[in-house]
Amino acid sequence: MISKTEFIQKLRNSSLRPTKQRIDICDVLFNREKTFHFTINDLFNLVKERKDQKASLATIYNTVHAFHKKGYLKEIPINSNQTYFDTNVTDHHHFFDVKEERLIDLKNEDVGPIDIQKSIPGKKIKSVEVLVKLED
Amino acid sequence: MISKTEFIQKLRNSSLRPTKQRIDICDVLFNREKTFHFTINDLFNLVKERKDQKASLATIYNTVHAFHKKGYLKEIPINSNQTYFDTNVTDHHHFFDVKEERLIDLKNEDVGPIDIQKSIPGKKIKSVEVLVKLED
DNA sequence: ATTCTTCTTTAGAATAATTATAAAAAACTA
DNA sequence: TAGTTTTTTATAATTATTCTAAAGAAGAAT
Ligand SMILES: [Mn+2]
Ligand SMILES: [Mn+2]
Ligand SMILES: [Zn+2]
Ligand SMILES: [Zn+2]
Repeated sequence: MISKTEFIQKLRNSSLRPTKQRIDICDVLFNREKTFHFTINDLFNLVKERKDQKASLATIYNTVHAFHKKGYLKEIPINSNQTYFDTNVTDHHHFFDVKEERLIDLKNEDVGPIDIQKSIPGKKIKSVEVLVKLED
Repeated sequence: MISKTEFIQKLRNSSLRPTKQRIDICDVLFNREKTFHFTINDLFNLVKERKDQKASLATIYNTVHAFHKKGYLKEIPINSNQTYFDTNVTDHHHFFDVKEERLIDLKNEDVGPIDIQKSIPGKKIKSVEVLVKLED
């Protein structure tokens, strides 16, 4: 359970002013047991449900991108019309349940080591991500 | 070099009427040495450049989705605002050059075999795809 | 060939996600 | 407190994609 004060600290350290909206968004995003995969709309609705505070859709977009830029959120490429974000910013892989449109974390040990035996001159590898699509 | 007649045959066999537009799109897409990664807009412009024939944007969308449904094109999930398609419909992986926004095929032998050591009850694996992001 | 039926193309409207704008509000500084 | 900067917000704009419905083309039947 991360306290409000801790969020304020973290925001300040990131040169982001600790506004009510941002603190609330932090609480929704980071006070969780498990990693959280969400779309902008998911987050908007979760924040809206809380009686104490609301944030406009624009603020959700702004904040998610601010957090993403600071490295507190990760963007997940899935074949969908909406962008997914992930509170787990470590390098890891995913199941994607196509029917339920749901992302599930795969630990690195659930997927063997992947070594890429090809290289492109002048380019280096930034990330290696596996997406495993699931069907019924 | 695939002939017009062959495209007509293939379209007919797929219960798609061989229209001028579709034949032209086939020519742009499938008369290539290498696999072709493209967005709807890329294709629209390539077809437009040809003096002999033009196709509306709506037709490009319609045709790409018809071909996709028939299994002649593959959709590639990358973190972008546009959907990418691929004329290589076999199971394979990709490099994605983030700066140049370009996809490059990886052969299966360029990536070791990937075995997923986790399963979700009631679900089976549909596909396993690796996306390797490249930076300078 | 002529007519009929079905499919396809197309322009333009509609939708949906995202980004931009700019004024009011909140946070910070002096 | 007053001044400065950042943030929020409503709203407009943009962009990719899908929908609609009328005109055109293709195929089948006559
Ligand atoms: Mn994850
Ligand atoms: Mn490919
Ligand atoms: Zn972002
Ligand atoms: Zn499709």
